[in-house]
Amino acid sequence: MPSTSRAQNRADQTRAIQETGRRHLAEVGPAALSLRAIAREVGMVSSAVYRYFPSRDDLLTALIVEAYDELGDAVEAADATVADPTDLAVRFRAIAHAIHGWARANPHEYALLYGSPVPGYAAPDTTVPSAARVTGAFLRLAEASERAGLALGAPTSPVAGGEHDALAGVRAALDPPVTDERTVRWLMAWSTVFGHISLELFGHMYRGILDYDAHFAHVTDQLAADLGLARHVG
Amino acid sequence: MPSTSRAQNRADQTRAIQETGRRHLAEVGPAALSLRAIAREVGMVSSAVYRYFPSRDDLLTALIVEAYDELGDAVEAADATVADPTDLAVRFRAIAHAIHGWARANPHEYALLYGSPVPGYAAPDTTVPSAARVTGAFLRLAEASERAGLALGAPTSPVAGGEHDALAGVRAALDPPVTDERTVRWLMAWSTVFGHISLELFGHMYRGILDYDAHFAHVTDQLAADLGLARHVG
DNA sequence: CCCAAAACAAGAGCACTGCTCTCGCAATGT
DNA sequence: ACATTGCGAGAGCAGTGCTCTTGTTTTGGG
Repeated sequence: MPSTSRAQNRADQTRAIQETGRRHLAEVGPAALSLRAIAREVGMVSSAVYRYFPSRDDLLTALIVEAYDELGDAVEAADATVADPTDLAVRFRAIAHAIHGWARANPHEYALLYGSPVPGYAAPDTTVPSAARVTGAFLRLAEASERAGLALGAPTSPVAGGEHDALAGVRAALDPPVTDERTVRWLMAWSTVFGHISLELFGHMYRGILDYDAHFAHVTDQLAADLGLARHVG
Repeated sequence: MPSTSRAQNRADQTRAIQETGRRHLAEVGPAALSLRAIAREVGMVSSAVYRYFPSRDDLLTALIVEAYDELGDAVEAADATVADPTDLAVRFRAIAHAIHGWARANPHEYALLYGSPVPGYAAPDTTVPSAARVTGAFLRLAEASERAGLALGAPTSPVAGGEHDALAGVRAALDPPVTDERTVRWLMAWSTVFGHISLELFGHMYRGILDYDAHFAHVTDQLAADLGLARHVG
């Protein structure tokens, strides 16, 4: 009759390793993540860690899924707390600011998800469902704006045949179907949001933009207007 | 009377190391760049490399500057070959496609410049001038569009006081001055272009967008129209 | 022309990494 | 009660960035 059962102990140890890994990740970044250092802190010898995570990459995968889910939680929570769900502009801003806020608070995790891929590491399909939650939030808003019949706020050129085919992948994920022009605008908004955050976090706006939050807020407002979610002011 | 003088030999060796490093960088990425492996290939013992580059980070800096300059060359060359320099839409597309093409051809180098910062490495000021060439191409186009008095193609909300202050850094780099609204639109275009490339290269568009080039072309056309460089079609 | 000074290549060595293998011990379930 | 399995510890391999010493070669001034 051990104080902790074998299964319980395994769960505890796995969690301890992952938590310590998460802390190290936030401190030194993904490339410098050391299995030995984690083992030391958990109080194990390095080889024992391999009983729980077959390789460093498997630990990395677990951390990636954890980060995607945390960001997904933040995004979905922000979306859910909007008082009037029919106000798509507010929901869009809430989502964008949730991503921005989480990225600022967890820069290394953001870099792990949306920065350079770790060399020699290919994210397995396990990560896809968690990763899809964030993009899913955008897609659902796009569907809602289509359903509401909102007109795009910025003039948008018609989509030609080749580009129509290129969008087949996203189109399959949209129900009800969204017009190509609206799809393109939403993809652009997606690129703008993540591009902005990446440029900001990776230091390319340093000394150019003095107040990141003020500027990001303006950009999201502008995007919401371009998408037809809100009227352009002025 | 040596066949190669000491100074000549030093220059040759430095170049050989940097070239080999560049090749390794393209193969394994920045984080996995090994000084020892480079030394082996050049035919030196690892400690000898330190006579030419005091540390791995210094070699990395040299490679970063080289990459920024190569991208800068590509961008400026693309801009210069536009037949009619007053056609800002064509120039914008040329620049955007030059960046996109270079990034596709040199994904690891792009990741080094615009992906996650290498942990523990801080880019010295040496890299700034080379890095500024790319953003400078955007800024110069923004100035030209202001000078030409082009109206923005997409409705743009007026910039409030806080946001005006936030833009002080970019404003200082613009001569002649550009209106805040135009500046914001150009910053958004900048974010969209790099965001798009990063999302594409780092695998986030996989299976969503089937033809990257077709889609990117449409996006840049759209951006050019939003910026007022070209008429919206349709 | 000669010789001190500087530059250099090579090697050993330190502390670290991911990962494998073997060894014993302890919990498990039949 | 015992064979099976899970697990921690340790040694070891091949690799890393970087430092220090040792001996050699090139250089430039007296």
